[in-house]
Amino acid sequence: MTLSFNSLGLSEARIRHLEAMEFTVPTAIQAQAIPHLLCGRDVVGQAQTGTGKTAAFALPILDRIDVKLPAVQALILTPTRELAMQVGQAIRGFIDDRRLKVVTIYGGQAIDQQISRLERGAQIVVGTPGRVLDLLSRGDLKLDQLSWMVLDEADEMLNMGFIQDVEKILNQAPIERQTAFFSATMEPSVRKLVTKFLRSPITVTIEQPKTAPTRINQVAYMIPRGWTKARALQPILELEDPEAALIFVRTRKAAAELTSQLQAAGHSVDEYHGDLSQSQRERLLLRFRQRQVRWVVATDIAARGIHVDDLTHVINYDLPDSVENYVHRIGRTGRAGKEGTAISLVHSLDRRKLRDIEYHMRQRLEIVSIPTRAQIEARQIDKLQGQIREALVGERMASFLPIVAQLSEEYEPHAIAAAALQMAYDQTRPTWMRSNQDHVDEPPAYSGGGNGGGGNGGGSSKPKPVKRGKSVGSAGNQVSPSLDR
DNA sequence: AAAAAAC
Repeated sequence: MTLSFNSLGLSEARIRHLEAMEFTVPTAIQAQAIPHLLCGRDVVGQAQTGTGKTAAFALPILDRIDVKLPAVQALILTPTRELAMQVGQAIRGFIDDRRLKVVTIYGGQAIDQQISRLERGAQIVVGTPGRVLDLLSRGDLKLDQLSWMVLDEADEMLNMGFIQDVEKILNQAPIERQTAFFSATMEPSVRKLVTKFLRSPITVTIEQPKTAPTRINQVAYMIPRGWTKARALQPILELEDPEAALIFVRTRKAAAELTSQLQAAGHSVDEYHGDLSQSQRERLLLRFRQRQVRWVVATDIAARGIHVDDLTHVINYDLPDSVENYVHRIGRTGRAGKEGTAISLVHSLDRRKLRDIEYHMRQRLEIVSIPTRAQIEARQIDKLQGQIREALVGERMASFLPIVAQLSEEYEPHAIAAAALQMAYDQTRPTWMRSNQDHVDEPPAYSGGGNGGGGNGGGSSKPKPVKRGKSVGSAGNQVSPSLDR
């Protein structure tokens, strides 16, 4: 049976607004948490990443909030500034009443603007603990009218480093309030803390708590002994050729270093961590979301909640410190029903961590070894062939025919096509690979350029004729002879 | 031990 928002107890106006946004079917966490929240119960909500937890707590709050009362009635805390921004934006998207205001408050930004927005009267505040406490002590934020308190990424908020601030904030909120904790993960030791802050909470758990969405293809690359991760990463990136990837490292320093290395190799990549200024952080996220940067090297600042459309890969260059963070990191991909790939680089010293992850995920990771040059080239040629087939049936191809006509006065059509392919193939490889072979561990069989030769043996066959129009199936993995090993 | 979070 398919549930609708109608049966959850939300108001007609809310449902009409949701339908206008093309939200018609609630997710499991929404279907189960919303009725309890509407009844006034405290809730602990646990569901996989990317299953609409924000709406699960925001919709009932919006339904019950007093729009005529210009006082803060709901406070939502998040562990990072960008997450606060994102949650604030999401809630604004659910609002159709101009009287209702959401203010986002976090550090690293001018406080005056945030104060004046609060003064103009906001019913909902989303923020990070430090700045919330700051504004509370200045008296610019008052919680005396607070009815709802939500911890997003609750287990992280109850961790050392956050718990003290969170406790201070909770202590300044009225006892007569509704509290909700939401996260994809909830370690048993953390779960015990929950009873300290919630009153007879209902726990809503969707599916097996520790498992990741199945549409995420999880792979572990074993690093050969004596190899550095940096050396192993290069061929992996070449094979996967990720369109949009988040590469996780353990420290800020490592993020800066790996970014420089990848940039020097000609990749479109930038760094994201707490050493950057707030404006740098926000600008980077914007560029990443707009596809102006293909890859981002980040610390666990990006592990939780951050949403980037169609992220194709999450790469654990360093394995995370906790299994929980593994779940959150890989949850950045495979969102909204899309597929995603999660790659972990595993050194022999990391074997134990890998076992822990597999145990907690209740599933094995696919173990693969570092791709060879031949595998990389085969994959690249495969991709090129696919692109050619697409171009052959596309509309724009016709506009290039005059060029072919002109060139065929001097050259054979096959030669023209092959030269065009060579150009296209070179485009798929980073610049340093074409010119300077020093960095290559395993030199490519086909030594760059168009100087003919290069083939080290390998039964070189007669050039295959280039097919006109649609091809026959069997051409599958056939590699163009000049590129053959 | 590191990361995040206030000035």
